[in-house]
Amino acid sequence: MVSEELRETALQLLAARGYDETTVDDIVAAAGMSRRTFHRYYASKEDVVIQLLADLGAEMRAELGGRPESEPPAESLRRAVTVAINFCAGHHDAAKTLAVVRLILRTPVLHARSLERQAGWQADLAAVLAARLNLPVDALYPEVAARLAFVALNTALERWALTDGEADPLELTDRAFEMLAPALAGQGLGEVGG
Amino acid sequence: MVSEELRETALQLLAARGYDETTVDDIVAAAGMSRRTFHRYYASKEDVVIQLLADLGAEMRAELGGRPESEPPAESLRRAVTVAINFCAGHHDAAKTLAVVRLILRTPVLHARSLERQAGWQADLAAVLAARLNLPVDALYPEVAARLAFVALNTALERWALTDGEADPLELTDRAFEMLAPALAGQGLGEVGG
DNA sequence: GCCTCCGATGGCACACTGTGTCAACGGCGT
DNA sequence: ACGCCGTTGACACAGTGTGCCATCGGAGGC
Repeated sequence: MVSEELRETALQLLAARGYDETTVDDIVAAAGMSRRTFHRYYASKEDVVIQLLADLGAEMRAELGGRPESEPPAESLRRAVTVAINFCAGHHDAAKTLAVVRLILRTPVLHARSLERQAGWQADLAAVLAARLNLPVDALYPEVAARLAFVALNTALERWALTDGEADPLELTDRAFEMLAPALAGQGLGEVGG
Repeated sequence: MVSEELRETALQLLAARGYDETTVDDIVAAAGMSRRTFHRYYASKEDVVIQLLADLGAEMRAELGGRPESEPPAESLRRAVTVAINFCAGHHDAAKTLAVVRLILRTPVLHARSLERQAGWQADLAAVLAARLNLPVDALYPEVAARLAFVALNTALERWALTDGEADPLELTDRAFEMLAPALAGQGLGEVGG
């Protein structure tokens, strides 16, 4: 597949030379293709990296939506985050994913983009929660709870990347969720939940 | 001041026509200057908007650092976030700031950039907390707690912008912090605090 | 008063990104 | 063999951001 070879070449060069120091022309030259072809598969240089996480949001949303309604939101959210962690750290080749995560975290443009992606996913999760629990429209709980899930996710992922994959991301996630549990259990100070 | 006139013209055009639909050439033409001069004051089109929040991080950091060490972290963080809220909603002309916040939230590039800025501030606050409480090096509390502050801030700001400034951002912040209080009080499940 | 120095500005050229348009190539079935 | 169609590459263009240099104008020294 052309897009895969392009992505492979890109990731290798970006990780080796650094993001800003690598031009799209460098990438397509190394892959033996034209810049026009590159942009047929990837909207921008950022996209080659960010698109790797494309399905992550949908998977988290699906996991959250698939959890039983009777389950406490804290547990449903923890499962959704676990899906993300497994996607990153357990999927196929953890070392490769680690390299990508580190590239994103150390490259401001990529970090910015990935955070914005997360903001979209967070809104999705909040919508699922809001539909499940029927709270007053002005309740902050769904939005805050969804954000807390990403607090746990990002804390775990950053620590994982910072320790070169030494720390166990699932254990980190669980520790973070233990800490957040009381806030997630509150459901906005006595408002009625599902 | 040249930079101020440039910024004023830019904000007006960006808010009116939209970010992507406005070129730097449009801005400098409206301000009667050259593109070269624009880039002497602002590194990029994003910068004209994002630079408005430049001092926010430092102010939050200063407020947090200035709180008494004996104060519970939850309260210190709430004060730091209050500084940010007042900066946005109470500073001078709330309507103008509201327009900027809305512009940022509805423009992906700007939203991404502002989130990345926040990530930096969050790390700063976490460092302050880590220095204050002496926890084990692998403790997640400082990092998580600092993130929670921004969860509250963003939830309040987005709700504020979404309601066209109707909702009181300070009240929203307090409600969010009430919800997060139990997690912030925990200090990582029995680890010793300052 | 004139000259020099210096900061601010503008013009130009350049590298890079991203998009639209079109021509060329190559497999495929008829 | 022919035409069809999807893939590719070539070119041109708009937009961004930077380096370099010429220019202008004011402040201060002579």
